[in-house]
Amino acid sequence: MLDPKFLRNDIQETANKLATRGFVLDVELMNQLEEQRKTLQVTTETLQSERNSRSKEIGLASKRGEDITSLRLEMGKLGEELDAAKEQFTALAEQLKNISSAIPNLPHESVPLGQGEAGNIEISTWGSRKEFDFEVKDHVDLGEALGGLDFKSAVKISGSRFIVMQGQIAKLHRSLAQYMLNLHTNEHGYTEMYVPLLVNADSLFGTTQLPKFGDDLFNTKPATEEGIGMSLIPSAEVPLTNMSRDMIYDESELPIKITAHTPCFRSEAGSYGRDTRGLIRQHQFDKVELVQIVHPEKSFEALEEITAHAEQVLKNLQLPYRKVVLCTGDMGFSATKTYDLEVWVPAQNSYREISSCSNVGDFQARRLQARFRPTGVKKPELVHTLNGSGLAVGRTLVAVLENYQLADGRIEIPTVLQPYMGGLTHIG
RNA sequence: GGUGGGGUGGCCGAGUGGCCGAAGGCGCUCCCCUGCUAAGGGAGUAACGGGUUUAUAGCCUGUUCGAGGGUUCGAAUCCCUCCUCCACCGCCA
Repeated sequence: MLDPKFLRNDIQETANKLATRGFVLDVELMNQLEEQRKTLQVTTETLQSERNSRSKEIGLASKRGEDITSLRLEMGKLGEELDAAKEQFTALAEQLKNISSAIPNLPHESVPLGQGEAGNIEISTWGSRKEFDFEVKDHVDLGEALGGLDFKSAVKISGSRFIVMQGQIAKLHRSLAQYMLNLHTNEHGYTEMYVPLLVNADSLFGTTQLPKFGDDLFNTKPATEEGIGMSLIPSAEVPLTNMSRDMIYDESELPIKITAHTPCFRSEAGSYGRDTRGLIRQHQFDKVELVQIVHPEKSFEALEEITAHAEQVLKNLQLPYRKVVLCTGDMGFSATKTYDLEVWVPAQNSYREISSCSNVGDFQARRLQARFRPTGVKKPELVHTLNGSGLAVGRTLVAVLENYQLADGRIEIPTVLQPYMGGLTHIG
């Protein structure tokens, strides 16, 4: 949610900024609704004020033992007027809320202008791609040959875009998650969290999956009579960031740095035919998520930090990657600025996204009412929130399998993971 | 799942129809006192929104006592539904 003041006072400038990310704001409609809102709100509030003061008078009169029947009759009329005004106002307010809930965040000034993926800018690359003196296999062939990736069983059990892992590869997958979690908690100062995987609609609204992106979620059947069910989390960002909902922190408590390893569930609506082979795009995948709740002046610093934390995983695993800053047209709904980390995938001869780190600014905090009290100041202020993948575990497995493959189809185990694999140096 | 008791400001906790946005306490801010510290005295201190305004100052005003409905001229207070916490019972990994 943008600051409503932007939409009232600087609407043209706001519209211009939104246009850079391909969002068209109907300035004329907004102005018109806003004007209606103002007059309606003033009239209803005036009526309410009148009702309040006259009710008070009635109270006093009856206390004095006076007859109040005529006063009551007058109030009946006023009540009707008030109800009508209220009805109009709430309808309009809801319309305005629906519109503003669908408006994305404003990009930071340092974000490059651009329309799609092509507008993203490479910031840096790290590591050297291995020269293979044999024909590389992709992770599907490697994993199936080793008996560790079982797509057929997954289809039988659930459907496409699921995976069954077995044996050493299942263990490698687990080791990756363990390693990431240990790194972030031991070296990077995050507190490990265990969180619910099913969340309510309020949480989804808070982190902006709702109202716009409900189609991307898996929803449970209605849990209550009203039909409001819970949804499987698309990312641990949802439970982690919602920890701060309705909170007023002391300034000294910031920054809050938390992490969790969870499965993530995405319906992948609208991506039919893309990445249908392999583990790149699944309905269920594991991810270690990093979340920071910070002082508003520190959030861009924190973005650099959180990205560096994700990068450290790739460095320690010796996986070549590049860092990209997303352009205005390619950023997610709630981000002010996003870095993607893309790992080298030999069989595709390209870099693929393995982490996305965003500074969300106060956009989620406004919906969450997540605030802090600056020391010595009375008024609470909105915090800034950040999230980043550190990393997507399934895609990291893909990268390890492909980058560490040997000519005979065996897989070398990255040094840092060997202790997690009981000292094993190779799979196969 | 059953029975009973709760959900009130940053926190704790009073409050059963108007004088309650809400006693009291803690915390916090300012001032006084005091060799230092500790203790003590005084004043202030809810959030969010709207209007006016150069203003996140002031002034006017609305909403909010778990959520949503209802009764009433008027609801923290009465009624209904739901959520949630606690205790006991049942069940269960």
